[in-house]
Amino acid sequence: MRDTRTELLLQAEILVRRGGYAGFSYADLAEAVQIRKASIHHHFRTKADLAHALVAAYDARYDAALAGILAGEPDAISRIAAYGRLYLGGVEAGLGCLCAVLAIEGEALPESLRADIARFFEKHIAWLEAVLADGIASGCVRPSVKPAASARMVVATLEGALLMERLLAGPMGFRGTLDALCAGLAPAGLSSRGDDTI
Amino acid sequence: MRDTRTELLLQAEILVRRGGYAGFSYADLAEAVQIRKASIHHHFRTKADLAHALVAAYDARYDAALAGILAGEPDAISRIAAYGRLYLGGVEAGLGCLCAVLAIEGEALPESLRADIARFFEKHIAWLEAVLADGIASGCVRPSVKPAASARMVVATLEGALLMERLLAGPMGFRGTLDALCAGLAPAGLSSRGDDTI
DNA sequence: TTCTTTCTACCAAGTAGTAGGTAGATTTTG
DNA sequence: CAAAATCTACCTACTACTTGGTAGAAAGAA
Repeated sequence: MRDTRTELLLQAEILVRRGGYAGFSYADLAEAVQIRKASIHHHFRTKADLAHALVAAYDARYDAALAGILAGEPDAISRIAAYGRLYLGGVEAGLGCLCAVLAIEGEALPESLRADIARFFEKHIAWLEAVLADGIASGCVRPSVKPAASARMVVATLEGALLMERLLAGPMGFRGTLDALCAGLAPAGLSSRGDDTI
Repeated sequence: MRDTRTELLLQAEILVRRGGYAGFSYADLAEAVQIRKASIHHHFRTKADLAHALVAAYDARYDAALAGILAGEPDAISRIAAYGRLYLGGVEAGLGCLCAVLAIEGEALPESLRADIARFFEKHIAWLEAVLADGIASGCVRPSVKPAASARMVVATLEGALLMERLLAGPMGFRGTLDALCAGLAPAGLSSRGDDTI
């Protein structure tokens, strides 16, 4: 037994993250899933509906991951490092962040989708802000860090690094940026990972 | 007298930065420039040719701006702040970075274009690396900063912030991230801009 | 004249989406 | 229970329109 709807979401996500929303067609997706193009419309009436479902599923997966990090990582810096490692899978697979890809096509997208994407980012920012504030209180984050501004910066840095290192240095380049980011948040003289490669 | 080729480049850049490469068509561009669609092919034989010309012009503009910053700004931190302000125009106009937009559509793009974009990013990274190394030598950048890794991080952060704040908080959000970025590079206890708004 | 630029009028291929039908499972009803 | 109605999942075949690109004529400029 094969869950076609799930398979459609899986393949569509790959296609979008690889080439953008405008860059893939129902024909491409039909070929990837091996059903006729018209059958996709049975599961997702319009392309915009599909995109909504894509973002919802992606968002839910991140929700679970964020909760897992809070449970599994004790301090703020290791939580942020773990958060950064969520993006690493994308770099390794050569796939951009779904929401970044969609955000870039902005004006060409249905308005309601843009709202979904904005909510995605805002949720991450709020989560990081809490993690940072907590880290400052417990002393493992430099006290001069402003949680609200730095939370935005963390998401921006990771999204940018994923975007860029997918083309350039790949996982190695991404890891370097993640380390530099964490080092900039930790108290002076306390480097979390000892990579002395330049 | 009207330079059609220049006008085409101008409008095409706006269209791409607004909605992506796949997201705009020769028909859209024809309407923006008020000539027939077929006439565009006289100036740019194919869409890929147009994209190449777009990146070349964009790259040249940045070259000039980078040289101007070196000439006009004395220290590393103010140079990086000025570099960051180059992106601000995009946030204000609601336009993404041309190369970021193209980078995201990766697989759907002509291979040669991807090489152009990679070179664009690498040039910026090299420039920032030199600025940072110089800043460390002269003491205005924290000595624990690793120029190579931090240069990548600076580009990533600004590209990410442009991508994200175009949807979210706009110029204000971007400026916050730029300040946090600079604060993280400057020696401890030395905040360049005194915005105490959390 | 000759070269450049723009035009009208196409084209083949691709786009999302629709119409209408079929096979089979599930539910409802007598 | 069995017959009838409904639903799910998919199909073929199509529509209306857009895509990048071409051919060749007409208009401008040197």
